[in-house]
Amino acid sequence: MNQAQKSRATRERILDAAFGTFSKRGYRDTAIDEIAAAAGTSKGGVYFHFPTKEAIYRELMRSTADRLAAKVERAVAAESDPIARAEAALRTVLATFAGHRTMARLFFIDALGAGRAFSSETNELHDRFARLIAGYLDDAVAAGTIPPLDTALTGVAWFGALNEVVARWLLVDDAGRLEETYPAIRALLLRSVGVPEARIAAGDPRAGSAG
Amino acid sequence: MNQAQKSRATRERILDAAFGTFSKRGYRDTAIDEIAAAAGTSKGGVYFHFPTKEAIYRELMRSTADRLAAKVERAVAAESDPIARAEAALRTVLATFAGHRTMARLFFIDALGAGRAFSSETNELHDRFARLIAGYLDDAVAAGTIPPLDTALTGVAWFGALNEVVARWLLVDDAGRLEETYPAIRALLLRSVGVPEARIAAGDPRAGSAG
DNA sequence: CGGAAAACCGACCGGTCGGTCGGTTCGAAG
DNA sequence: CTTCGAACCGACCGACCGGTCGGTTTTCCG
Repeated sequence: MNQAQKSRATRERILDAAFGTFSKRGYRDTAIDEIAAAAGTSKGGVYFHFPTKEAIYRELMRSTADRLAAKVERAVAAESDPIARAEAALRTVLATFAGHRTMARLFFIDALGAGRAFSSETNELHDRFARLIAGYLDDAVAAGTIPPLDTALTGVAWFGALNEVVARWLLVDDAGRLEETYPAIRALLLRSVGVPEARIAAGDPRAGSAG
Repeated sequence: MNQAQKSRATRERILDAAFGTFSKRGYRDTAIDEIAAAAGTSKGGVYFHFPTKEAIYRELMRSTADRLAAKVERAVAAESDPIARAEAALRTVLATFAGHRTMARLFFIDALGAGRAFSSETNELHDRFARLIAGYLDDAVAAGTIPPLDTALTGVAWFGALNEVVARWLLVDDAGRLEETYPAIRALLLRSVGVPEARIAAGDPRAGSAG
């Protein structure tokens, strides 16, 4: 392995280690020394690759958000009907968090825990996803699938509802599978924007088989 | 003013100061010295009245939550119809936060900012209000006002939606009045649990006068 | 007034932690 | 092999902050 490769590998190890430690202990309670130890390097090594602790956190949040947004957009692009799109997005988000519990922890629980310096960071992140949702809702309104409503506010509310459901799941020890909540959340969210009951029942996996 | 009164007054001043500083700068970023200065006393004075920094925070959170819960319960008790009760609760919460912006900040934004030690604290707080909502939803289901659904999950989702809407309002500088969002949130939440459109339109203050 | 106790003060301690820096290792180029 | 610089190391610095404690002021009461 040449120098450049080794350097990049170390950088990745640091990022991975930071991800794990931030997720487990939070931003403030994570010392650079811990990250360094977990990455099999030293504090000096960490500071060779990153200028500040904050930079590590930012890069982690950004890349994570990018990956998730891309995943959602890919899932959404595969559908054409507005409601189907919403369902695809919802399913993707839940499945992703379900499969990456620590990532979810970092994303939801710790975002605010990082202190004042990051509140704007977090704010933008929430805003980004709320706007993403609002955009899809606008499409649905334009297509006449749902009646006109305050899509910006609804985007915020939807995001908040999801946020809380995931956060709760993260904080409870004996939590079941996150995906199990899908039918209920799906119905709740769709109903909230005026999707007809018939349509909701039609897409419910439990329709006609359970009560 | 006698000794006991003065002592109690100082204690209150400390609590008020802590409230303000925690709201503005967060738990971790607030030093006891700052609280002392804002309260017109000294670090020693603070530690005469409280054993630890954490104790100040706990007392603040608890008393705030108690006051809000009592206010909501009072408002709810004045109504008998389940939907009217939900509306009263929603109105009370929004009005309270609207009138006490810094309090809302402490309640929503900083709860998680306090770090790992308080996550259980915050968890219980969220849980408490989610359960409160779920209880009212159970009543509504029992009364046949809304169809049966997962009230626990819905309570969590409602709380999350409100949480996010309030948080967003807090973080935006040029935010309008929080109460202005009431009609939209109300419609969103009521629809989400299957309240008939007619009933929603009937209670909407804008019904028949605006679009 | 005098003494005791409550209330208050602020210098100080101990520990933590982000960030620095002089030095060492090691791989690549000549 | 020599040289150079990227990569890495870890002792150390300086700032911060929660909590302590010996001492001082204020209030109460006899």
